[in-house]
Amino acid sequence: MTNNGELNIPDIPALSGTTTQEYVYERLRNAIMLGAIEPGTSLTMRGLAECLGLSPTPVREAVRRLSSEHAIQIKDNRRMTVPLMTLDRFEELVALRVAIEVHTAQRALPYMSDVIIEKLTEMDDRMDGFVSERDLDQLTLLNQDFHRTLYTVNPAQASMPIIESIWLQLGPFQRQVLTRVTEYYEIDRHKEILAALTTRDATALQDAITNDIRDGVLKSGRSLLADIEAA
Amino acid sequence: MTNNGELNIPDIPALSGTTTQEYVYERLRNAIMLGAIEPGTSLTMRGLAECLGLSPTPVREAVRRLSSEHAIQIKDNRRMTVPLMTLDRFEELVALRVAIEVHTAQRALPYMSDVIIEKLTEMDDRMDGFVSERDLDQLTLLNQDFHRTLYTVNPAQASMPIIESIWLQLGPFQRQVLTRVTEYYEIDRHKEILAALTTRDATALQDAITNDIRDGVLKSGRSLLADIEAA
DNA sequence: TTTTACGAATTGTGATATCATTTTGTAAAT
DNA sequence: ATTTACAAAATGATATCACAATTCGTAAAA
Repeated sequence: MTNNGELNIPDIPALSGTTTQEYVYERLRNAIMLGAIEPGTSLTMRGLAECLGLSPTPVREAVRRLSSEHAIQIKDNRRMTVPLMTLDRFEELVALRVAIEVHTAQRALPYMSDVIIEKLTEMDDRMDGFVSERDLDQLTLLNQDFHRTLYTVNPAQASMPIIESIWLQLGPFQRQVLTRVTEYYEIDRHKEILAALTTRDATALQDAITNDIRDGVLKSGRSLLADIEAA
Repeated sequence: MTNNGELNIPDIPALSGTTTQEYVYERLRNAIMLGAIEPGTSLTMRGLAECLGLSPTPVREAVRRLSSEHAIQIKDNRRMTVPLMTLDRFEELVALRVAIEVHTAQRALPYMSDVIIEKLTEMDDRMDGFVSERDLDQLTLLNQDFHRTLYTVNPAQASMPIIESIWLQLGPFQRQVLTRVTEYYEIDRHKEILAALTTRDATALQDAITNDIRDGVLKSGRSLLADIEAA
């Protein structure tokens, strides 16, 4: 076996009435997103299957879906890894996130209601709590929930799956950045987003979303990657 | 068995050195994109497997990848279909296409070279031929090649897979539209794109890409869907 | 003619078996 | 010490098997 011995995939509540394949997919996805699988670590189908106590069949299906989303890279030497980030790729992904999320927020704006704004405000308050507790997992998940709630007010929206896939590609690296950043101090751009939503101001919303994404970990990410790639 | 008897999945050249699963994926993808599988038709895993002369295992993996990309809808009654288009969804997908492709084109512009422009011009000329021959399959494929070639000049670009997935979601319906449109007359927006590339004019490029996508089948698509949903 | 009931056939899912290929561990040779 | 050689172990891929759940066809009942 490979180094799967050290592998620890956080468990998640077994969603009832669904398939094993779906469960594996969700669990691996969660693990990748939260950085529980260090990028670069060698994985094998059978290793994962054994680690999860399952046969290789559902594992392979889940892994292939994840590799279709570029969350897992299947190499030619019968190994798979969560891909390591590069500076160029990082810049592209962040720019893409801005483009798509701004577009999606604009399209959600006409469907915005006071009830939803209230709900978003509530989420933002809860996030403040996690920031002070330095609970990165809960912070990440709730931040995603905030954005997801905003975008899916538009019932016909088709971009949410795409946005999720970009989050998944950025997730592991963001986590690497966050754990290296001692001073985690986020200017709260969510307040700006909420203000723009309240006044139904499309331009202000565009700026707020852009700032929120860029502020996140762009600068720290850049400097970390510059260091890595200089070596 | 279901109505798989009438099912005809166009064959594609067997890509050597690859897996059966990958071959099935490419073949189904091609069939969906070109409208060979009528949206709404009931499909089963085993039916497809038998139709392709394979065991269900690689078929299931390919189908699941396609369903992750929303190209196939897995229903709860043990059937799958290529999803039918709705007006709302159509509007969303086209708007999303514009947003992402404009963004990607902008990011490709700095990498543009005369050699590539020459290659794109050549492709556009070949497309003119297919237009007059009314060869929809070749036209669709070459049009995609044109856009793909443009966007992938940026070597670090991360949006191509996303764009491909949107094409795949629009493909079946676009085909339905095209076959119903007797007068297929496309104002050649590619020439505008080429002009904008030559002068390295970002704003003109934005407009040209937008027009190209909107002109495609947006109006015909809208009216067809309005008719369908009125019934 | 329409509805209901029920057994046979079909289906999706996941575990297992098999096979060719690749990797890995070890020892001999340089 | 480093490289080379090679057998043993492990891996990915696909077909097949087993099973529970669902669908479908047919016939009885209304």
